[in-house]
Amino acid sequence: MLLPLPLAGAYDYRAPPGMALVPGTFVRVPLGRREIAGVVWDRMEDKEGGSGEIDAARLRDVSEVLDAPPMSDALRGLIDWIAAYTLAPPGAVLRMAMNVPAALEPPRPITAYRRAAVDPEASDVRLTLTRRRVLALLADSPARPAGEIAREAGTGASVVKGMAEAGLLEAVSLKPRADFARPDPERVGPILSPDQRAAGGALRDWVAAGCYGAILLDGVPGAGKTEVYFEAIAEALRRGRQALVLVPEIALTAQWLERFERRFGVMPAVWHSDLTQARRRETWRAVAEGEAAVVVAARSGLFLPFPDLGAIIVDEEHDPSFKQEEGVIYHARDMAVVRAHLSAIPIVLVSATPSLESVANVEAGRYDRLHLPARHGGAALPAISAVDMRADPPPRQSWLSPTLRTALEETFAAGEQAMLFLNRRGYAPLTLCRACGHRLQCPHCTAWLVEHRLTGRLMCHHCGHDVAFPRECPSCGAEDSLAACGPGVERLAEEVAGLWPDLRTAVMASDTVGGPEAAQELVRAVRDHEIDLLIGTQIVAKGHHFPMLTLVGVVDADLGLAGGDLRAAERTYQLLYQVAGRAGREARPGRVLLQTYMPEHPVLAALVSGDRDGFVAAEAEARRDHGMPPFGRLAALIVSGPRADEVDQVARALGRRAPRGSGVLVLGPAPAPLALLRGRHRRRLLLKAPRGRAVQPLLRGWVAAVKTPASVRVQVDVDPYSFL
DNA sequence: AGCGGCTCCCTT
DNA sequence: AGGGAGCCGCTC
Repeated sequence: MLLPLPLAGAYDYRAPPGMALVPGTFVRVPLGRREIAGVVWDRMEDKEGGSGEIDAARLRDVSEVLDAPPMSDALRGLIDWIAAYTLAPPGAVLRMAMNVPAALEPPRPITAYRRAAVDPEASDVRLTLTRRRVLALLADSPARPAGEIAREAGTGASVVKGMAEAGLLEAVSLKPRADFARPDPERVGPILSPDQRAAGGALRDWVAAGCYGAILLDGVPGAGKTEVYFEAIAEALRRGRQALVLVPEIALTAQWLERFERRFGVMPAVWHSDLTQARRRETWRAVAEGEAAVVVAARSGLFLPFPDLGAIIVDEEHDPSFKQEEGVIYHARDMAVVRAHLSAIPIVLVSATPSLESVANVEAGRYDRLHLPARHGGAALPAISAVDMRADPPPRQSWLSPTLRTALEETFAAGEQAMLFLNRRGYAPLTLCRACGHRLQCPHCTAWLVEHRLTGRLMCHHCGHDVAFPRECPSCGAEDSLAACGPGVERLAEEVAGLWPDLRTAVMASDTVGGPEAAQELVRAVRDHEIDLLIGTQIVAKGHHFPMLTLVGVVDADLGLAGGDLRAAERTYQLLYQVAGRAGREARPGRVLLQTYMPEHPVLAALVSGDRDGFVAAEAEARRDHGMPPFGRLAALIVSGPRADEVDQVARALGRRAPRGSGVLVLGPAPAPLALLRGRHRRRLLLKAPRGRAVQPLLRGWVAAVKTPASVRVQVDVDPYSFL
């Protein structure tokens, strides 16, 4: 029995006589003095060896079988696989698959109300105006929930309940209604180009074959990759199977959902961490019962209990947010490939800027590749050029070079739209005291506090520490001495407002859009040209289609290139290429200006020349030379705790016990770049090994060899993406 | 993850 | 002696 707790392994229970249990059955079992839900993992008689088994006298009975379809072999296999790969306790992985406590409770019927079979006029209840409105509303409508009735009748739910007590209305139980209509694969979608048809046909064949295969769908932004992989989904639907689409950030898929609806007639099910409890439950159950046929999900959707998955799509497969950095540390794209393998189904990895990992897998013959070379409808790719900030500097305390200003003016004069991209939230990333030089730092993290002028606060973007902007320097007490250093999107908006006071400008950052609806509204306003200039962080980089947007200005193209991050160049290329792809998506040609102090840098040179493949090849060669991923393997240990001395002690002990030999190399311990994060001191060790080497046995022995006090945590990050 | 059991130290 | 806060270890 596997329980959704970070225990070392599965626990044994006895099935009471007559209770039918198969692997995958959801059950409730006693644990200590409480009861919790778990999953039958394997049968006693199937387990090999008698050793390690628990004393029969301690076995307890399974309490009950829960009303949910059993978890598929493929999902159980995936959970075991991820646990073994990431060194997480299997129960911790299972928890991600059953993080919907209410889903296993018997469905709570919804109480609804309809008119009772009495003549209201004849009753002795006084018929107030409100009550009459309620009765009129229900005159010839089916039973409805009290909240709904109250809202439409302009009253409170208590009035409805009161009427039921008085006998005017009758309460009935409704089965919670599920609105997961099946998408229709036979609807006529948009007309596809020959390239799209060919690629779509290939995907259809993969799904029809019903066997494992990984396909990289690679095509420039605007080439219509989405419509192509819709054909894979359509084929899964035709075969009565389900499909899963993983996307990096769910909040901004309104346009994606519209495209889906246009193709399939209905909305797909949506899965992400911000769903309400009730919605979560409904969706989880609808997936488990096979009713939700297509799910678009953030990375946690990987653990949904599909009984019959027919295809997986990972859109924007290069996106770093697929890497979960907390708790069980896993890469959703890679684990999706594992799930596809275990389910014997195809998986489509989609990107305009594929990860080096996927490119290497294509080259090694492990993945197939489908290529869409041109934009759909013949729109040209935008012309990208670099603005050398050394030769063309902006005025003091300003961040837009004369070249970019001119380009913006030309764009507005032509009645077109522009976007300024700066991947920095807030007003200024650093505040310092002009009197004493003090820099305002987070008390819990190795990070500067970011000024947010709109809210008048200083915030730490790592831990959420949030204080009012001080009137005087906290160090020397000088008044009015605090100076903002560097720009964030808010400050950029200020500069723009000074230059063009009448311009319709909007700022879009994760902290300025108040939720998915507001974001959707803003996107609509931009699309309908109610906005001339959109200033945004990376949330504007992907997925949007703005027909009148013809100029993209990247305010600081060098921003991601600093620091020794393994993937800094790759990531910056991907992000800037993605942002550039927002320009000129329809008839009007687009242009992109990259402000940089190092136009000769390979990333910028490749963006300007459009030589993506050359850049990727050079980057791959450098990685190969250094034995770095995807040609070598990395694993990181992160040692953290509230006390620096204890953390150091454990880190040094790990350093002494480092595995060595046969191409294995351990670097560190070293203070993490974020040496203090949320009040915890952090040290890192990095293990490097040849690609063919399984690092898990090494890591397991290594971590087990060092005793750690309870306050110190050693996290294992296999295939690290973040080196903070 | 809970939950009990334990220690430690402060209160009275 | 009484008793609450933090730490540890166990749960089939």
